[in-house]
Amino acid sequence: MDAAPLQVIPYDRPTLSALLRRHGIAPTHQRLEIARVLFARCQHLSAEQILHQANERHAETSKATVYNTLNLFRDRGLVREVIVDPKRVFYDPNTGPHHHLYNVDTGEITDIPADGLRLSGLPELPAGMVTEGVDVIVRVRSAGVSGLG
Amino acid sequence: MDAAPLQVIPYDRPTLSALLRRHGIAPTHQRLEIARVLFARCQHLSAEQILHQANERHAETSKATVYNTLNLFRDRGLVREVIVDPKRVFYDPNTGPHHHLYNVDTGEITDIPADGLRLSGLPELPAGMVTEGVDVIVRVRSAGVSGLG
DNA sequence: ACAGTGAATTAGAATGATTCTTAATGGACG
DNA sequence: CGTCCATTAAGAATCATTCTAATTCACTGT
Ligand SMILES: [Mn+2]
Ligand SMILES: [Mn+2]
Ligand SMILES: [Zn+2]
Ligand SMILES: [Zn+2]
Repeated sequence: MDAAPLQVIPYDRPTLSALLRRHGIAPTHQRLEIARVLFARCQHLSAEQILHQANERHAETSKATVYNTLNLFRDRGLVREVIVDPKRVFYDPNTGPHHHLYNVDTGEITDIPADGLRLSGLPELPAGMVTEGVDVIVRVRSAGVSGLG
Repeated sequence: MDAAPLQVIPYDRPTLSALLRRHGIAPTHQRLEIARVLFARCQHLSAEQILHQANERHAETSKATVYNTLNLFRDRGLVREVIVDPKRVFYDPNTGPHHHLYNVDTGEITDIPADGLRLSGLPELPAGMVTEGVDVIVRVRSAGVSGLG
């Protein structure tokens, strides 16, 4: 049983604490700060971006802790990774089923809700395989920008 | 007009030479060797794997050339990149529309033909955006391997 | 308040894929 | 042969991420 995907909750300290605890994560100051960055606006951020936003007021969280914490959050199912750019991983606080629009020019990632999107005709899995997830990535670019020379 | 997606062609030197030339690429020894590795079996290989396979008989291609050549092939539309693993890029000699099954345990990538797969209900693109492609990635794992602790 | 304890944090080194710099090589052609 | 320009390639650099090892922290029990 997973926590139902909460969308618009007040992300104050007590709420975030409860969220972490529900996922078996001890709510430390740094972890709460990182969780706040991720859940406040429901964005898709890289570790570097999260590090900067977490340290906007006072520098109090190290780069190592950001990576440790993101891996912990991922392992506990609090966030998911979005793999669209070979250069860096993005972290998505929305773990519910949904897909992504990726602007290859700007690097911007936008959610595509899973309802309304129908995909059928997937081949049967080879025996002994279990589906972990299906990712749909729509790659777009700003019109007028030629991809070739 | 792009070359029609040829599937089963005899990948001898003259054929590969013509293929490269059709894409505006001068067919050098190293490039032909790399093309042979990619097109012989229609696999999804990383740069490292391609380097090794290219140098199986005689070591004659450097790592730098493998990366240069793969980027050249990609820019000229000879191959496409497959982004499923944050650790490395895979190169796909099949540039026709198709999707991928990714075994997160073994790292194996399998093609899913595009026909037979129907996806509908994609949201309209914001104005000034052009779709570059739609990737569907089915992530699977070998049954019995728990992703959690 | 204070020591003890295990978990969390962190600075900095290490790793590894990829790119960059720059110099050597090589084929085409006169 | 010698010139010319593309190609190749060794090794340095970059950069995201992980690892190591040591410090700090939050609690607990006194
Ligand atoms: Mn990771
Ligand atoms: Mn690349
Ligand atoms: Zn998302
Ligand atoms: Zn493929």
